[in-house]
Amino acid sequence: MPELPEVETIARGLAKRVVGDRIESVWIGSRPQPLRSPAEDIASTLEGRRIVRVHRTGKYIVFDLEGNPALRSWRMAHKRTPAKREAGADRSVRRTQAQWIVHLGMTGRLVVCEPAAEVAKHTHLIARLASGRDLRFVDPRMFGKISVHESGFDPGGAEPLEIGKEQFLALFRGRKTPIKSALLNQKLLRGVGNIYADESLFRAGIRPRRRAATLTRDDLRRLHRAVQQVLREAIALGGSSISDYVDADGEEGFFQLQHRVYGREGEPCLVCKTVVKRVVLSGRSSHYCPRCQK
DNA sequence: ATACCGACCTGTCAGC
DNA sequence: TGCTGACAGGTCGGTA
Repeated sequence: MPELPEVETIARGLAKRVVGDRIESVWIGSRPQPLRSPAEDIASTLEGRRIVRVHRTGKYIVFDLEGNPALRSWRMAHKRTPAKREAGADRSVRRTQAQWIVHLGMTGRLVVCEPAAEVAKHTHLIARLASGRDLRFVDPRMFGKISVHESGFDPGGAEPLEIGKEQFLALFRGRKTPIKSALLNQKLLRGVGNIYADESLFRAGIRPRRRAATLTRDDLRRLHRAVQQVLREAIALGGSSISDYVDADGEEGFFQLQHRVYGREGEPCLVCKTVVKRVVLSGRSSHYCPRCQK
């Protein structure tokens, strides 16, 4: 479902609602597909911890967690000598921190609701919060992923909104793959998906099938600017709502109204009126204007 | 090392 | 009213 702007919007919405809250207990469903850590690790990592921050990295939502009553009582039970305490000080601080990582895949949603609310079909995890609400993970297609980490989760790739011009150029230099495939490669750039790749290429005037290595410095400079513009505008509008995407407050985004090529096959280009084309590239629909994009 | 392609899932919608 | 096939915002792992 979501790409960087949608995930950013969702993470911001969740931050408003759950930061400062504590996870009291966790229920995990029986489908193993969404779990990227063992269910018992997920439960024991979340339970008793406080959510201190919710943010996005690439297309991942990251919950920074702190504190764990189970460990605190373990420390009380194992009184240490001053020397030992000093040696272990760093480690014990780190021990109380953890991260809960959620990737929404195509259809994943994180819902904050009353515990009495009906449990939607395809609910895979329910976290009961100290404030008396539920945080639920729902995902019909189960392409989403849930895992826990000690800290410092890093999916690799560069953040498209932070990367500088020169680094951006270097990512694509010498690559024979179509530029669209390179944009979708999360190991290069993290967070760009099918919609924003198409929209960025349109704004930069580059056809999706152009080999990355054939792009000039100027092409890549325009692409760098286009990617950042498109993502920033989309975040400002709360993302693109296609079919059923809504943010944490149940609000739809509005960037779909700004799509210039995505989903507009057969319609006139908004710049030159040429009919927008759709081709399949590495299994994904790619939309472009044959006149505006070279 | 790189680059395609199907697999992984369920739901929806168009066409017959 | 069904049935079938195409398609969907994303990764993975196998194979060429």
